[in-house]
Amino acid sequence: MPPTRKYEQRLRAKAADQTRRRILDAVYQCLIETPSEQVGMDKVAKLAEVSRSTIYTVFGSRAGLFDALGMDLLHHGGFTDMVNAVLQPDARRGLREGITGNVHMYAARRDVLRTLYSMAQLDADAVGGTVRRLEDGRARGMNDLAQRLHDQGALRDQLTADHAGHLLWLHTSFDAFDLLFSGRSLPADTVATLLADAAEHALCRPGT
Amino acid sequence: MPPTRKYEQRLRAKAADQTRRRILDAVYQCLIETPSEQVGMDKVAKLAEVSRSTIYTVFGSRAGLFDALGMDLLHHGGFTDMVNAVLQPDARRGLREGITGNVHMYAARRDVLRTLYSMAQLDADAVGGTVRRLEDGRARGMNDLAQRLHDQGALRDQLTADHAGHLLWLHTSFDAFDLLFSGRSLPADTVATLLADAAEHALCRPGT
DNA sequence: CTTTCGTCGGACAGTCTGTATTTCGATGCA
DNA sequence: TGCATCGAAATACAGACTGTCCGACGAAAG
Repeated sequence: MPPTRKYEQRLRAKAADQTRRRILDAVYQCLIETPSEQVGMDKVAKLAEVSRSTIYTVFGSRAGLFDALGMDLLHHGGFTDMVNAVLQPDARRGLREGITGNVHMYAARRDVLRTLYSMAQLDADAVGGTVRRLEDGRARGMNDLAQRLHDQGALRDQLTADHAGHLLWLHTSFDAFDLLFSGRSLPADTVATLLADAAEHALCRPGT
Repeated sequence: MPPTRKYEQRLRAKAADQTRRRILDAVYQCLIETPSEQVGMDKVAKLAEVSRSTIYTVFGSRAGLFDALGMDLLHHGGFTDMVNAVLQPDARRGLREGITGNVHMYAARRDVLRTLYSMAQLDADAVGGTVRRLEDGRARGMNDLAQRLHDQGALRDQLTADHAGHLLWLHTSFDAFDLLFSGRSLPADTVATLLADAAEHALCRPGT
């Protein structure tokens, strides 16, 4: 039956938000401190000083928890900054600055993103929705940038805007970053210049 | 106690190899038919028409099973062909042919490799050292190729052999392939030319 | 004071990996 | 033919994990 009395939340809602945040922070902590082990609800509950059942009432399921983590990253993780960096008038400068900004954002959250992306590929439902949202935004941004590079005459001859979009998609991906950052133990700065140079040579006409 | 009687295997060993193969084939089948779901020992056993306990006596553990799968890929999957394609005298031709051969090999085994690589990143022990062996071989091959490109004067000015090795590592990776193949729904041929062109422009001096 | 509801704690079912044990039956040897 | 061997089946079991349910407590809200 519906509640028989009106009820506005003030203090209780704030407290609830805090426990929600404590749980998410516990997940971050798990992923950063022991990235090799898989994150269990029991460990998260203990770290957050929260009952295990509370996680289920707040997030519904393990998938919901990681989905919320993705949303948290999306809103407070600097993903939008990357899109903005790309939007500046000079498309070719946007290319370089977009890639470098992107790389440093990836580097700051490497362990969390690694787990999230790998989970998304192994189990589409688990974190599927969030990662796809993240990547859809990047896809649109890179297609836009490719079109603007084309319009400004910065692209190599015989390279369509479509193909340029594909290559930008590759060069701004987390996997490309991590292949160099973790796979070759390179510092973030080196990865940034390596990727930016590679993208510029692959995309842009040699002049300038 | 040790066996009290000498015992040479003929038919029995052959039969044992066949069940071993049936189990591995069942894993392939799982990964190819339902790549989204995770592979459980029970499903593999049913597909292979084998008792679940048999899988454990043959492979020891789930990790051992996937490790064996990786070894199977390594020996019968065309990984060595890629290395050979790179070894031809003309390093620059080796670059193109290595990348295209690589891409088609990845495309033929996409679902299996996707699962294997993602598992390796989530849980280092899960697939044992197989993925690392695979990748170590590729790393050595790409470093060699980078050195030979350098020695033959094919590299752009101001690009060291080390940096060239990093970029080859990226352009011949499964992730780079899959970002374009699955992430952008491109046919393997397109992926191959896209990656080969990108690598050539990123690495080689513009002439020729 | 009463109602509401976030949180707790625990019990419980279901799934999965991994282990141990027993049994069956075909193969190999004398 | 008779006996030893060993691959495989079948099954029960322990342990870890996710997910559900329910009853209870206590602080905030009316």
